[in-house]
Amino acid sequence: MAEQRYLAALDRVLELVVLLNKDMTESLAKEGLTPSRTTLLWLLRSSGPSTQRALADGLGVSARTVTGLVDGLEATGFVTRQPHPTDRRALLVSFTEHGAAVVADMERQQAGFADLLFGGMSEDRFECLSAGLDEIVDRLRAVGLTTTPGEETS
Amino acid sequence: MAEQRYLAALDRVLELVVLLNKDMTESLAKEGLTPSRTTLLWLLRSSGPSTQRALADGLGVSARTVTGLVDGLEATGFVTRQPHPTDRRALLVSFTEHGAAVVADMERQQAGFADLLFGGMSEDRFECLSAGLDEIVDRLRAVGLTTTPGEETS
DNA sequence: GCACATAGTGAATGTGCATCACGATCACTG
DNA sequence: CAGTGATCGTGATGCACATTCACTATGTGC
Repeated sequence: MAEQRYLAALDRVLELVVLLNKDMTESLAKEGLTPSRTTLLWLLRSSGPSTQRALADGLGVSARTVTGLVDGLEATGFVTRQPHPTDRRALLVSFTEHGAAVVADMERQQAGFADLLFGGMSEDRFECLSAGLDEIVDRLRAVGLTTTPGEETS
Repeated sequence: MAEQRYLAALDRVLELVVLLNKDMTESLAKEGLTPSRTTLLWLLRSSGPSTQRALADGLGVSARTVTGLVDGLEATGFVTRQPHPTDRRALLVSFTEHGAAVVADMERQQAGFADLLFGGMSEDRFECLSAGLDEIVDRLRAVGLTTTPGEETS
């Protein structure tokens, strides 16, 4: 059923996965960040100041884990914990100036990376590649895979 | 410099990375395997019985890490350690019958997965997608990223 | 005002990975 | 045939992550 070229293409995709993971992880480490902490930072950027509970849900991870991640990020000066204005149980996690600067820089790096991957690619090639990626992602979603772990399907 | 659509495409790729990681990890877990242990199994399949040193180099991890991975795989009956025929320092890691069967099954699953991703895709679409992926991987390699961590470039 | 849910954390576990120190070998060289 | 140095695997440790369980301090609904 599965053809040879499909397997070859899958190999390519898998290799891409490995390569990307490696690159991101390494460049992150140079800023004194670990993958998980960075993911949290990234989420914080798109969510704005959040409670740890919200971060835990957004990351698809337990509350306890977030406590640890924020501990680290706080100790290294990326974020701060502040009392929640209305809920005295909760804490609001926000960027420090340094944290915000680093995240902004990461965004710039990401743009550069996108340029490295696709820059100067022929119009046709890019268009088709992009559409192909869309289709693959769609197919995965159709089978029940989601980026946000969230709820049970069973 | 980096255009909007490039960023969008990168997002798609990153999402694909996350999705793939998730799917593989989960289906692996059901067999009682972790990602690292599975990677070792996979390498072992293409290398044949190997010393732990060889596995460590192939995986790009420390020798100590392989000790731990093999410990786990041995305890759960996937592989066995046997004395090396000529080098009394070394140990040869080989599949048990069960281990070999599981890996063979994973290969079948992989084929099915490839079919899920690409099966029934229009000829043009697939051709172009495949070529695009090739180009991206090539570009990454050109910048110094390699699947086999191996040697220092600096 | 009381019962129950919720936010965050301490303690204990488990996995993956690394480095350092070591014992056992191998391999080469004088 | 030493003697030296590299190599194989592993014990001891330590760090990053992630989990579950137990517990405190708070919210909330009736």
